[in-house]
Amino acid sequence: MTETRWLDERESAAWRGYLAMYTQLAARLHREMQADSGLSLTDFEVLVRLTDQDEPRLRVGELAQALQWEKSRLSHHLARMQRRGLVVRQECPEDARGAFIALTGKGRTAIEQAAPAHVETVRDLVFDQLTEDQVDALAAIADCVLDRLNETE
Amino acid sequence: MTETRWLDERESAAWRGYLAMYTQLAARLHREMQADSGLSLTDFEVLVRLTDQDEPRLRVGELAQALQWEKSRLSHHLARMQRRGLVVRQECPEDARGAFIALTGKGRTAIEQAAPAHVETVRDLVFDQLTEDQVDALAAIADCVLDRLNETE
DNA sequence: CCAACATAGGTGATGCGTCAACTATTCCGG
DNA sequence: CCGGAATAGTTGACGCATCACCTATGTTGG
Repeated sequence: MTETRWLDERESAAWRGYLAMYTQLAARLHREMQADSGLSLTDFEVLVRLTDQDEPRLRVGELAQALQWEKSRLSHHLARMQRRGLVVRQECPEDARGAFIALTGKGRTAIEQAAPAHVETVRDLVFDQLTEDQVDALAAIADCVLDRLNETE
Repeated sequence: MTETRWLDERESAAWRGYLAMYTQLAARLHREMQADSGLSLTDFEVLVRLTDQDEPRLRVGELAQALQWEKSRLSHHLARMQRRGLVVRQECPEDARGAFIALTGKGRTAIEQAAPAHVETVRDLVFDQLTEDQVDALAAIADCVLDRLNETE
């Protein structure tokens, strides 16, 4: 057991800032989306994936992979979204174990209405506050950290 | 309703990177802490606040404020932590409505054991991957965004 | 062809976060 | 000193995330 390399003043300031930023930013984005379209951020994510496709219909597994979600989490979430009429499950002829998930009209309307407001909020809270250099720095930082995350599983 | 100012390529890359980073980083930090000390990140936060004090005993309200948590969330969480023997509730003589929260020996041991490993993980995943300039940039970015968050409530 | 295994996906239990409502106490104006 | 408002904290219901397990179907080697 070697000595713990504690964070120095600078690192610790950056870390506290990062934690505070992401906590508050996530909470705010969630609140705003909930307020003006009744969707949660996770509903939104799911709907985005379904909309991104040419076919508005995806296998559950593909959706899980695209979202990087556990299949069980997705399954539960889809059940709730289906209950609210945002998506429907459809049988899959080629593989009877599988299922397709399709957007409903209501789901499509919901995301088309939510997206502009969401982007506007992100722009207002984040990108309008940052210089171009900072935007690039943020992307670079994310890349470094993500590389390390993948490197170590 | 004016035109939506969508994100350009650069912004959108930064945003995707940020989202991926924080999602994966949070998940990883959580998993590691859970694995090597049985604490969740939120348990850890609570214990840190209790340890930071001179007196290892805080009013629930003070704790809520320090953590920036809703009192109800904190109340639920403390109930679970108490059940696991990490903290105890104590009566408050000066104000019979109130309660003190104190660290137990088990709670103290838990955080003392968890902290070094946690810092080591943060260092490995984040600070060892970044240059000094990037660390400062991250802090600056967080400040800008946090300022805007506070400005707009 | 069939037994063993893999794969797609769902289920139930439990912990967590939020909201609204509630209880018990304290404070404060008259 | 008393009645109403404010405050401290808890509770219950519900949506969400995770874990372990389950079912049904498909695949494959013998």
